[in-house]
Amino acid sequence: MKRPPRPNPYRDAWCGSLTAERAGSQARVAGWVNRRRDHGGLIFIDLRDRSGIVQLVFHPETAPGAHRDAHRLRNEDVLTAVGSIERRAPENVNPNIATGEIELSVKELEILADSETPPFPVDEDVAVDEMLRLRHRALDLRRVAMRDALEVRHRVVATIREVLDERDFLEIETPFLTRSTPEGARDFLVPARQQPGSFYALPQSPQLFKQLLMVGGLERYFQIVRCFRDEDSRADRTTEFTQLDLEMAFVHEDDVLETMEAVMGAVFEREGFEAPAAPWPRMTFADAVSRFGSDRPDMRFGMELRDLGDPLRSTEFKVFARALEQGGVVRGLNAGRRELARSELDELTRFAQQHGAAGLVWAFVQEDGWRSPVAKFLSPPEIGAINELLEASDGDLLLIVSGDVITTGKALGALRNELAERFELIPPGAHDVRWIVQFPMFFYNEEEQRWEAEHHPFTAPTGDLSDPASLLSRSYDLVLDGAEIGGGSIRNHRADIQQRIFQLIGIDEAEAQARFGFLLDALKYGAPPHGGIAMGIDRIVALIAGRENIREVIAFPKATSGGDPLTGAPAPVDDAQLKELGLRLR
RNA sequence: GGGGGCGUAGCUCAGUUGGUUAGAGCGCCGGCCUGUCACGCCGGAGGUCGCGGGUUCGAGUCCCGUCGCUCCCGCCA
Repeated sequence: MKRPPRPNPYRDAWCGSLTAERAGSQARVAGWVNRRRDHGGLIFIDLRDRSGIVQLVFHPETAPGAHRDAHRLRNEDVLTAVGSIERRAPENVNPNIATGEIELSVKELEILADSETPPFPVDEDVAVDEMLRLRHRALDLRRVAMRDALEVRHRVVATIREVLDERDFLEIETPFLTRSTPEGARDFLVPARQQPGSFYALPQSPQLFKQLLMVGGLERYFQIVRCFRDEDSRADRTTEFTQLDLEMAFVHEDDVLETMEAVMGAVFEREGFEAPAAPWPRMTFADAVSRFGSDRPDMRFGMELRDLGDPLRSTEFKVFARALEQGGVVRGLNAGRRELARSELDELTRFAQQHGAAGLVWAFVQEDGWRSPVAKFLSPPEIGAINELLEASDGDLLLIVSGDVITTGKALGALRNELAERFELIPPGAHDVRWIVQFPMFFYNEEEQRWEAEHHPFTAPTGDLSDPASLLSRSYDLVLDGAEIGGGSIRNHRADIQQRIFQLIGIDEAEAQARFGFLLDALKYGAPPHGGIAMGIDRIVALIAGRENIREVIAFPKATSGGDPLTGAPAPVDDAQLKELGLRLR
């Protein structure tokens, strides 16, 4: 706490601020009963407010009234108490709490509110079913872990605002009731009362608006903003999430990246998060995918992927031969010296299959060859060449996947992360931060037989527009410990190029006008070159606070998927409401 | 949409090959207790084993269905 509370009849000090320097003085504190220890004679109460815990002691002789009332106290009761701060005898000091050298000897006690017995422990850090925690969110928020996470979150956001203010950014709000933004996920829709049958889309990002702000000459914009995507959630992904969104005019990649390095560098420093100092290394998309099978590689451990195609060109082993004939690849990694049971290898195989691989070839390297189900299908020179490519030595476990290049990379990339977790390959406290740059501009959607934008269609391409497959985009992602925490691009500000891009991805004039008309119009009136980035606040806070699940760093994590204030369960709409909106249920 | 896991006391969990009256720790209630801080000691209450059906002499345990939660794939950066 930065300063004491303004004195009033409830309190004049924070519980956590009562330290030895204040011994001998009077204090009034207020808060919740964290725990009671009633000895019949002496009664001890651990009183909790946001600042921490202080021990209240009730003496039967010196304050009989307060002592009598204190017998009634139960966990989570709310009280205010006044008394003298007394230094504890040395043998009674509690080194586990900040206020452990003193205690408040209470003269007067007032119970402000009773609490029923809480449905789960508030005073200790046990894992409790999430639904129960959501149903009793107020109680859950009292737990130290939630308070700490929300404090980290606040400081992260405060630091971002400070740094960007120093750098002349303006914080500007953009609308929530709007039209579909070009991010590619499913939109959350809100029916429009005034135009029955029409819908607002909640923004997947403020993309169009921030570009408009750049054309509008605001030069440097940012916003800590809620975004909505109607897709299934994950441990690191919710339907509704918070981004730091920023955009700058007259910039190149270096300007945006340097700004973000300043912002995130300050965040890491203030939180004591020991990430490497900026500037952070940049790795191309192509490099990341070929070496790690992922565009967000976790580089806190090695185990790089290797291409094994060359020595297998004329192999007898049909699985590999077929993959290579069909233009696919054979790739593998060296999992190091391991001893795994058959059941564990089967598990890894299932894991690879779940991630798209047709199968998984495993081999233990031995002096005289391989111990592997496929050893008999491969010639000694082939095995020798693979060993060499994977830098294998005796006892190493080699894992190999074949198939088309994308699936194979994904499966091995996922496998690599899985192995790191299983074998605890990530050194505790190690962190890696890097940029991934030069993403492909488009990828070809085989099912729908058309090109799609890798980032979004306003990203500026580099290369020859007549050869879509060769185009790279001027985009960049920031990756922290194998998690993508942000991404952005330099935007295309030229109308003719934009037109060509829309053509390639199958957006005709009319559709472009309908979806992005107001931005396209604005671009006609002298748009500055501009670019920006969006950073996922929830994930950043989770990584800093060391939480696996981002719901652990959000005060009301499910509240806003459109439904129940606490659980997020959607609520039925009544007929009268539907009628007014010009809607009916199927 | 698909796959895995879970659902037993208020909480966290155990429950053997299907076999007597379903257990533990914490919490809760009552009593005792003046230096505890995960206070201690004594006593007590508390269960539709998520729900429905089936197999069986007998089901917390096996089978089918269903609901909820969760992780993952798809989807989404």
